[in-house]
Amino acid sequence: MSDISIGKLAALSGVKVPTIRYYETIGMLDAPPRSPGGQRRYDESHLERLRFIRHGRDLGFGLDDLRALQDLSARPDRSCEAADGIARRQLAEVERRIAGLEAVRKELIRMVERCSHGVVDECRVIQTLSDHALCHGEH
Amino acid sequence: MSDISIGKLAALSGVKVPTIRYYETIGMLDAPPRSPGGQRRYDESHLERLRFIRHGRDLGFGLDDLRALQDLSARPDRSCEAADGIARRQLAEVERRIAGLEAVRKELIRMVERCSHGVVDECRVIQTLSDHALCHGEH
DNA sequence: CCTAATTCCTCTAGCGACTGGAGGTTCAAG
DNA sequence: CTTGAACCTCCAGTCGCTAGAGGAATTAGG
Repeated sequence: MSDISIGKLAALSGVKVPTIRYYETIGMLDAPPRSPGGQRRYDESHLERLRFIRHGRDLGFGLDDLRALQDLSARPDRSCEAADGIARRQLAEVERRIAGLEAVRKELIRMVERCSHGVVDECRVIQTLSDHALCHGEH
Repeated sequence: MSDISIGKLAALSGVKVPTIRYYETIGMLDAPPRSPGGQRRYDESHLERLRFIRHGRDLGFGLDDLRALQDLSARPDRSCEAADGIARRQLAEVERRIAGLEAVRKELIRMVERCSHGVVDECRVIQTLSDHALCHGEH
């Protein structure tokens, strides 16, 4: 099952065509062989790699982290400490972001609930933005 | 309390100096008068506006939304429906992001907990990234 | 009043991770 | 063999900043 065109690879991986080419230019994905006319022809290994990247991106990993994880998976005999560390860092980062967004969410709810639906002059939304002192928590 | 230099304005507002200049170039903040030597001299109104922007940014609003909200606050007699709508949209977006990050968080916890701290070949972190089927939820 | 340190100026380029368009070529189905 | 879809490269734009070079203005101390 070789000879996959870039369009098919996109459909199989869920990664858009221009993004696949972008990954090639930045060295995230090996440049595949070309057809006689110069078009990219992928195989299963590219599909696998691309799915790895896609999955990692969905989990919020940066491309640099994925490069590192990729390199690690190519050395199956090494300790997985490094991989574990990257994942733990990512988890901490995600939790930090959730906490921040929760604070923001509370503040937005307060803003929206107190809006009197009158004129701008009495609008809580605008007032709250103008004066941080009206907020409860800090964000 | 006029004649605020850009550095003081930065200190007072919590917005960095290059960011203030950037806001001026994209029309988020009015260009202030200049000193004889050509340096920017701000006043209280700039500080107020900048705090408004900063607060809005902290709450995750885009600059376009803040421009719209700014325009609304300049017309205090208008209905605040538009402002309310923008805030509600932002709230919905924040809740969407939180939900996404919660799913990611669960998946990362599963990954990290199942890591056997052995070699890469048996590492759950790498395995999970390689094979989406090992995941519980969809993200 | 003079000097030295600090702050300010403009301009340009870069970040991350793509996304889109123009203008042209190749491929695959009928 | 024709036609239309998919492909190619190159360049520019997105968002919201951030950083650096190279030079001018300001301010605090002596």
